[in-house]
Amino acid sequence: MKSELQKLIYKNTGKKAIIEHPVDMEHGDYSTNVALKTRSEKSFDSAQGKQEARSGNPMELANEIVNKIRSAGMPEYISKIEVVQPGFINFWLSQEYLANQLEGVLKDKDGFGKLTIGKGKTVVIDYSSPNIAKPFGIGHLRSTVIGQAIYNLYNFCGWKTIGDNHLGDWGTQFGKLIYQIQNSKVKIPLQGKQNLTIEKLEKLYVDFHKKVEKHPEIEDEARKYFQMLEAGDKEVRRIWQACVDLSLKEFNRIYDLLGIKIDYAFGESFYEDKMAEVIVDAKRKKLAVESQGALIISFDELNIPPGILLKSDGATMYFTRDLACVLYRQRRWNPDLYIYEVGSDQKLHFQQVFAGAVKLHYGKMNQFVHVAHGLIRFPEGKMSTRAGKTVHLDTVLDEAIKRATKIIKKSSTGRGMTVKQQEQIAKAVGIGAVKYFDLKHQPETDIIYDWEKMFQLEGDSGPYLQYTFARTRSVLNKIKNKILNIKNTDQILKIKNTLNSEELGLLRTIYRFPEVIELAAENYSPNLICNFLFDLAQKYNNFYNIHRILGGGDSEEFRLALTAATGQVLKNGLSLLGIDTPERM
RNA sequence: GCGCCUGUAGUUUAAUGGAUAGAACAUCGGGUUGCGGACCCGAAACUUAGAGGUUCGAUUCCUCUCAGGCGCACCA
Repeated sequence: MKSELQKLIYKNTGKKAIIEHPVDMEHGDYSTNVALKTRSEKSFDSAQGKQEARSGNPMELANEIVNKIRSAGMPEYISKIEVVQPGFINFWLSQEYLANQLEGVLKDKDGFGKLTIGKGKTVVIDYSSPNIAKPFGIGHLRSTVIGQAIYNLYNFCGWKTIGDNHLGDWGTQFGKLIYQIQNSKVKIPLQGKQNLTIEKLEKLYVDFHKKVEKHPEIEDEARKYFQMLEAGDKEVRRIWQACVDLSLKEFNRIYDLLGIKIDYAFGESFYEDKMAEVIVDAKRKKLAVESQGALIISFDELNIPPGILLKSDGATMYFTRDLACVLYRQRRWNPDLYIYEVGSDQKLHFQQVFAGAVKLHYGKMNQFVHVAHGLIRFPEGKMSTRAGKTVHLDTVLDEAIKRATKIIKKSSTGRGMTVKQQEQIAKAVGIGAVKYFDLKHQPETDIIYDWEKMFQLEGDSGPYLQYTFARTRSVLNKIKNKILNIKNTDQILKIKNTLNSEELGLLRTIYRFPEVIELAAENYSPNLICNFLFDLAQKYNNFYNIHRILGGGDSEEFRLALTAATGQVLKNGLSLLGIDTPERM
């Protein structure tokens, strides 16, 4: 509809107009400021020496435009156009049009909101990417949850989506870990039961960094172990593999709990044998130069530090691996877009990788996007694995589920449920709360870690949306035996004739869902979906509180249709966010 | 030191250069056993860190200052 309006304005003014939803619905469904914009253009024109005077008064111009539209015959989807100070043109959609949209929701069901804008295009999304041998921390929740939402969004927009979990399973950090294992009492048995845990691995890593403070020379020892790993030393390799296996088991447990499934998990080690080609290629293209004993690609022209392909000891860097990774993805999928959902502390690194990939002709700059999410910080400072200052995700999820359970037990809505049902719902609700808390923030801003707010079950929260959905289901279940006849919503409207403001408000919100999807995908901002769904749920609950749905007389059928559509949109939106929608809660 | 990012009610935050800066939490006051109270309505609370500038119009763009965060070749 937005594009229709844009065309309409273009036809009558020759301008590409900005069409927006007025913040206040009193100002209509759509609004444009084209008439206001011409004022600055006029001064631009005269600066160019064009004397031709345009009518300088935005109000007059706006009226002129509106008269043109009217005399050409108003499109049937518009019921009213208005010009207001200082020169806005506001449009109201007709009830027939809105009713049609409602029908669309009920007809398209789970497919409502699906777009085709990505048809034929492929996107690779790099997300989650936890580090092996460290517990899944709360810091990686952001990448996982936002990345998955972006994945779902692009998929919904018609893109071919490929998710890759770029596990941190290679690098000097393993040298450190293996050094520490070899120099402690920890044993990795050749076979049989493994008594190593991920917490122990984390402790070893912390121990190493404590030791470094007194004995800086062990850093060199650690680097040697990484060299040995790259050289294929059997024992070192075996220890590494044990750490990887152990970590993957733990990660999969977390992913199961979160309901996340990522298409691929190649990890950094996958590119071990693919880096040589990049290095040769960079040398051949005269991009790789030696500097201070290391092999680098310089980015002087961008005013950023060089990327290091090979350290002076001959070992590779993650810069090298990420370039090999781009090359691999390009060959395998030839994607139109690469999205990296990684923390903002790695901005510079991705600038270097993208610049390097462009120089090597692996892609064009506009194909690479780093969705840099802000960090989760303690009020007193940064989280740090090295210092052992982390929050483990599983403790957070456990607590969330515990709190949801408590509410279910207390609430009357939980009555008549089996213990097993209650457990399932508590899981959906608790995890929904944590995910939503993360997703509702703009990705780029930092989040101050707030133990209480993460579990919020009221107000602007995941459970509020889930609750509203369950409410719509509850109403609809009561009339299961009656067939909901919503084939002709505009006919229902005719019988009803007038809508109250709550009904109209819902109607004027629901149809916007596909626009929100597009905007959220374009801006890599799942939080826009959160905003929209919360607004919709608030409107529905207000409507629900004031008006009877069942037993609503002439209005019953229409209100049922509204209820079904609201539930459907909530469900579609939440599922894009990766949040479950239990029928009851 | 240099570069990038952020600064909005007590707290967490929203707002493609537009209309009275919108919510949630917390606080205070209300809502006939109700189609699910994990809900709804209302009140109080923001000179958008500060100072300039561009613009008909600035939370948004530019400059400076202040505060915080992140990063700055052999970690990832």
